[in-house]
Amino acid sequence: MKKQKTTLRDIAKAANVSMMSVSRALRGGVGVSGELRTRITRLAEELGYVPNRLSYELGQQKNTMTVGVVIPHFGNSFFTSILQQIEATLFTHGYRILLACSFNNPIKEFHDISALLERQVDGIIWAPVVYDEGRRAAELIMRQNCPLVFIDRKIPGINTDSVVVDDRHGALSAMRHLTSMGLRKIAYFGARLDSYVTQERRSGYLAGLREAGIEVRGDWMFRTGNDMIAGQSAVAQLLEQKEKVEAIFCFNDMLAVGTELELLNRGIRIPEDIMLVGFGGVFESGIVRVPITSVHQDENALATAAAELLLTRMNNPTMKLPSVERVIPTSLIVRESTLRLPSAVKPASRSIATPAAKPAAKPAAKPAAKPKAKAAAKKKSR
Amino acid sequence: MKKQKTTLRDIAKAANVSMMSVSRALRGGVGVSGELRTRITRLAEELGYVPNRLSYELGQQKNTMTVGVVIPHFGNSFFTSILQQIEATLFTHGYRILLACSFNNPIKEFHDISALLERQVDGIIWAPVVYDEGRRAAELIMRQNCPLVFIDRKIPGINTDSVVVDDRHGALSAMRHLTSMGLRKIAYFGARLDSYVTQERRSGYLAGLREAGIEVRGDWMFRTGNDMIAGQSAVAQLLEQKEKVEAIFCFNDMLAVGTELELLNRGIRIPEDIMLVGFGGVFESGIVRVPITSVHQDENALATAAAELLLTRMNNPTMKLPSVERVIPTSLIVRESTLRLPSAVKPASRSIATPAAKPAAKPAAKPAAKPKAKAAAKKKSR
DNA sequence: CTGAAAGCGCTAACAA
DNA sequence: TTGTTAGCGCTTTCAG
Repeated sequence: MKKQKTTLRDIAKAANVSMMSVSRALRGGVGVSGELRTRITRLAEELGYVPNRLSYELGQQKNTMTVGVVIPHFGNSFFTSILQQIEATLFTHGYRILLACSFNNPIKEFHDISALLERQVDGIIWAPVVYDEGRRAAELIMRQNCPLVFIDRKIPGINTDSVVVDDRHGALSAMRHLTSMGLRKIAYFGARLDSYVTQERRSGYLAGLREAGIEVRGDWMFRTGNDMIAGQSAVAQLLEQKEKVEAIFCFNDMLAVGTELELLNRGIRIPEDIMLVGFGGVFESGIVRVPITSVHQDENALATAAAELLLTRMNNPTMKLPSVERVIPTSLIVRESTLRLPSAVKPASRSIATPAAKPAAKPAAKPAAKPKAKAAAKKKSR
Repeated sequence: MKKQKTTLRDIAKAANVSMMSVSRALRGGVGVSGELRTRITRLAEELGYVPNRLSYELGQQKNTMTVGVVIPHFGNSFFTSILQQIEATLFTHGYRILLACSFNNPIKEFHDISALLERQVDGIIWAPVVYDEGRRAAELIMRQNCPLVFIDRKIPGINTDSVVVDDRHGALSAMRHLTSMGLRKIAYFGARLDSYVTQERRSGYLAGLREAGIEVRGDWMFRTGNDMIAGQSAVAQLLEQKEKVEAIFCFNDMLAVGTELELLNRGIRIPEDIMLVGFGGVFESGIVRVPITSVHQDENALATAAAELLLTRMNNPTMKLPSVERVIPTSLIVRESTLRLPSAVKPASRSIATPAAKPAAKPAAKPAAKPKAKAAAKKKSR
């Protein structure tokens, strides 16, 4: 049952020297005669020696050079882009990623975090599922003096670094885009879970209505799921109502994509009959039949910022730096789904590099097709 | 600089007992008086004790309960779905994932694998970038007696378990679908890298031509990239030629999506002017303007099979089981992009649950909208 | 330039 | 029921 890996001892025995000489020879070789060094090196090569970083860490109380990343799911390219960027950034600093996917399950999330701590990660980047359940896990992390950075979402009351998107303002800018065109009947397809992000975006929606002097209608606010399929049922619910809405603001892009498919499927035209806005700026929103206007969030900026904050903490473990919150701005990508058409004629063309984007009417909504296009261009496949 | 985590010793000191008692009390508590156990447990809780799994592994030569996963990129949902499924499957068996993304870079790939081995992973699941460069890394793994399972791609000559897709036959079935409709001018947009997958699919394309008695035309085989943007330039190259093709078979879905966008952008109609087939059955291929016919591969089956093979190996470390290759069958999802239309009228509707799919003309091409639809339904978002 | 001793956190094996 | 000893693989410290 025992593993039979070659250790320093094995090499030492084979070379008839002490373990120390082998150890020295194998890294740098300072304080070892050249002859011995080459001999040891070759021997290690032959025996397929791989140093055991765990024992190194244990002996020297050094870093494991491993950081834990906890994300809620892999459903669209948002978190996977983040994950990829975190991996890339931390790799250049020699760190590896211990991955955990909570699947929006706070129980698993807690287990995940315990497991990361048991494995002595040097730091954790975490997008928590929901407010309250995560607090226990967060406190556990903090007690270990393990650097923690929240990404995209955070848990209030936990005093640590975080990188979030300007969700509220992003949602508001989307609403302004709609109301500035004179729309007043705007439905909201929201997410069921009660998270940081959920609250912020809903609050942006409400603020948008308030600004435009529009009364809030509870029957136009739907607590849906947040995936493609959820759009389907949400549309069904919406259409049961007598009064027709002019636009739908979706909590996120995949929901918006599902909503679009269902609307089109029912013969409802976009944007002629109803306008559609998503949130995320995920590339999927740009490739559908009617490209969807969306609040773009820069995943790479998010991920890079989080990684850098974590690196700073890990490099200064004793220093008690005040915790910072980095807010990544959003930008509205205006596409066909909210295009005010002169007649019923649809624009014929669009390209990958420049998705049919048009400046929004209000200054609050900065048009930004560029980042989106770039993101799309990078999408690879097997 | 030292980490100040609470250890068994700390608790022992605080409780005025030996470390062993603490150790015993904390797990199970067999052989410890109830009184002491509760006292210790409470103390551990107070001090925020988290066991150090690394030292446990070191002392007992037990498993780290960590497996390494190496994938080439996160560009579309293919590998991310696989990753998610692997995480989920292994989690139920208590394993964690140490993630590495090679970014199609064999150099990084080698570093990644070394790092995994140094961290004493119990096993590795790996989708290698290319044939030759990976061999060194593969041999390193094998020498450590570290269980290795190839997924989606493999390195010839390395004797270990693997799970692959029936790439060649999948490509062939797509070709049969096209040729059975009488098409003879079929271009191939292929990937530049020289990998297992590349070769298999190209070989399926060629076999399809051969079967139908069509002569291979080198000028219709393009060595493109494999992402959305690559479709753009490939289309440009294709259109430079005088003779028009009737269909394009794309190496993968993201390439096909990019190709579609570019074709539509140039006013070329799909499927009227040109038909389009992708490979992967990734959900992105189903949400575009003209849903794309694609060879579906079941990512979950792939991932689950790989995880299970690895688990078997890890549970029987000494047993010299013969290495197995599991081939996951593909199925053709026929969608609008290859729909033979009676006139120039397009079908108006499609839904999420049942993407406009039609049985292919030949038996070789099993229509399979179901798996696709299910996959799409699960797609989530923040 | 080389080696011996001690210890990182934890637990199996043996005392007491 | 409790405690002691030894050792996992490696490195730092101090001797030779």
